Amino acid sequence: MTTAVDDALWSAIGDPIRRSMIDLLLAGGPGTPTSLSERLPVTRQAVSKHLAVLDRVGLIHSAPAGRERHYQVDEAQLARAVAQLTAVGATWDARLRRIKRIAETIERHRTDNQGD
Amino acid sequence: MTTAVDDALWSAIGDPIRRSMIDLLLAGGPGTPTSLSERLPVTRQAVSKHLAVLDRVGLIHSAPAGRERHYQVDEAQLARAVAQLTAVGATWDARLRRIKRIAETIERHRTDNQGD
DNA sequence: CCAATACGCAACCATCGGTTGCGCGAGACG
DNA sequence: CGTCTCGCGCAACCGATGGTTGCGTATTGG
Repeated sequence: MTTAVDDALWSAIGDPIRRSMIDLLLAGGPGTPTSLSERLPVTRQAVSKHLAVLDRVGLIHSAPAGRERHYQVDEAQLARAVAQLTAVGATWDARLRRIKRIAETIERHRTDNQGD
Repeated sequence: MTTAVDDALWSAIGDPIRRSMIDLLLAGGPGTPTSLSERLPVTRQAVSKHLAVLDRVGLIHSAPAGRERHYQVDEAQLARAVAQLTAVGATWDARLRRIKRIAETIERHRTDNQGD
């Protein structure tokens, strides 16, 4: 049900720092390692590593701009990731719903045969 | 926007093995470390560690049954996790939508003033 | 009662996320 | 034009995590 690609996307967005980075890039447009690190509780180098991870799975891409390097979100890929999230969520949700329905059915049977 | 609790839940379900374990527990009801490890590509001990992680964040709970130990999903907590997933997904989705709308607006302006 | 089984604990190894330190290339400015 | 500064990448190092194997122990079943 889950492919290797899915796993890479998941582990990429599984990290809270990386989620924050995506938030920042979505809210403020393209950013540099330094500009992002100023708004995050980690050093520029750590941010750089995270950017590399996100780049590797295609969630962002970068372009050199003088002595800076600008990163921005790949909207199509992020949309795909969001789809994966909601898909897994929907699966679990459906299973939970089914379990709850079965539990209620059993409860109904139990109260029918009342007492032991 | 994201709390520490959220982070724990996220990192718990960020691991592909742990997601599979939740899938298995949802599909097949309560399970033991051994029974789960038979359907997963890791050893019983690895499964045991993952179960401990899931237990720590409250996504599952366990009960001893003779020489076995039965684990099962905490439905309420999993429902909460699903809510977090969809919430983040919805946030990103909304941002993407806004970006797309802005992009289209700019495009419209550009074609109005035709040719720079 | 003894053998098999299911488990937890400990030791060990690779990978990952984090830091600091360094060197280099590109802009800024006297 | 020279130099000084800034932004970045690379490397070394450290703690935590996910994986393995090996061992001790308790429960169960013949």
